[in-house]
Amino acid sequence: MKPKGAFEKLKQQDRVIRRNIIMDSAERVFATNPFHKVSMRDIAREAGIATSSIYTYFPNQETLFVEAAIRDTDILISKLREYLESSREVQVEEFINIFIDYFITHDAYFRMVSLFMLYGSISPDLVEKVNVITRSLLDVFDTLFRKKGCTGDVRMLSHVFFAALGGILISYRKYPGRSEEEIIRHMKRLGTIAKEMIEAYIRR
Amino acid sequence: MKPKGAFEKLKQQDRVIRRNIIMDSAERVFATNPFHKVSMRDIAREAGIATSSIYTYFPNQETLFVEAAIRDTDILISKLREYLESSREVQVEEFINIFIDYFITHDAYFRMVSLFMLYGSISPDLVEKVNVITRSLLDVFDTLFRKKGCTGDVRMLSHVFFAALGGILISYRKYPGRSEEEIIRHMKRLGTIAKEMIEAYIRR
DNA sequence: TGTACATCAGTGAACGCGCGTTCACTGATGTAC
DNA sequence: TGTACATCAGTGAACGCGCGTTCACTGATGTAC
Repeated sequence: MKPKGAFEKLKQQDRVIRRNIIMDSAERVFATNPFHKVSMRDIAREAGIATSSIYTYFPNQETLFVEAAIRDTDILISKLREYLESSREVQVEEFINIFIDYFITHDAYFRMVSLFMLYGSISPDLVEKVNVITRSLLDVFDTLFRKKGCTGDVRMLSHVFFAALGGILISYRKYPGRSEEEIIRHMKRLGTIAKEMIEAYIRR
Repeated sequence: MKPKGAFEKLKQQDRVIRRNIIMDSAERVFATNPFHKVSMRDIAREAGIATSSIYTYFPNQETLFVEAAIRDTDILISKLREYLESSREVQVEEFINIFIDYFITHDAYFRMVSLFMLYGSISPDLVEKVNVITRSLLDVFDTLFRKKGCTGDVRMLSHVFFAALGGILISYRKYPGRSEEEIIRHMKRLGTIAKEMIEAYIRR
């Protein structure tokens, strides 16, 4: 074994940076191509490296995609947590806005996640990672409902609300014949209605 | 032009039947393979014909998939309409059950539709067909809410409810480590909560 | 009834293409003495 | 300081494969006379 000095540490940091560059490139390609036209060659071109170099950082394509999705979920969770902790009076509507905005501005991420949900058979060693991050995300929803004075089976509420927001995103993302602004406005309006339903249900 | 007698009619009926056989085969392949492993060769093998024969009935793969999805949506709409018309006292819960059951028992159909929503760039001549059928489906939701004594902006309610059910389906379809029965039970429980939210909102 | 011709669903082989991944190799950098 | 060697990120070409689609052709069936 080698000594794990500062050099070794720097090297590892480099590795993380390079992995991030590749994941960024993957998302840019995902954002501009239909999923079946996203290839390792395209990703490498976008990153400015040889196709084979990707395999220095990721064992295969699936791992690259899943790890990119996990990374983005981490960021989303941070944003939501930050809002819940920083704000004095938490607003469900603002929470929804942060959630929807993140997916709209990270369309590639949204498409990756949706594909995993549809496909549903990622390799076993990745499944556990995905489960952990999914639970963390649902935990954030739990916190929201607790802050709004909810007691009892909060988790089920989180499931429904998470699913509803995801459904709104996937159902109206490509509303034919509408501009992007109109679509976003429509999604947020639906989000507001969903919020009012939740609140009516809580107050019930 | 040829005379359009009984013979001609029979031929056309044959054509419809054959098209349906191919669409059925496509769905069976879709149901057992991840989407990127669904090929024209697999579909042909499933149907017991030569790959090239598919092109006698469908101009290309995309049209085959979209037309299969449209056909299934038609059937779903019929089932929902039938319930709304036949039942004396319409139950939202039963409506949800019919909706969820249909997608669970037609997983291939669900995956096709989800893919179109994700992909979002089917060819222009198919878009209009899809729009028409989507509106019809939302109309059925409208009817449900009207029957439950709703007035005003029913359409937005339909959008939210449709999205929520779709979101539940896509989010929990592949709940890791759960049996199919558990998953269905979970989905229906979430559907029930969604129903209670809607009703709390209406009564508000 | 028999014969020549037309139609057309269905076929099998082939075309051209792009994919994920592998691998022997390069060349810059660090290490040992 | 100089030299020989080790390491390893990065490369370009290739492998094997499966895809959607096309097309000249077959052969069963219907039509005309």
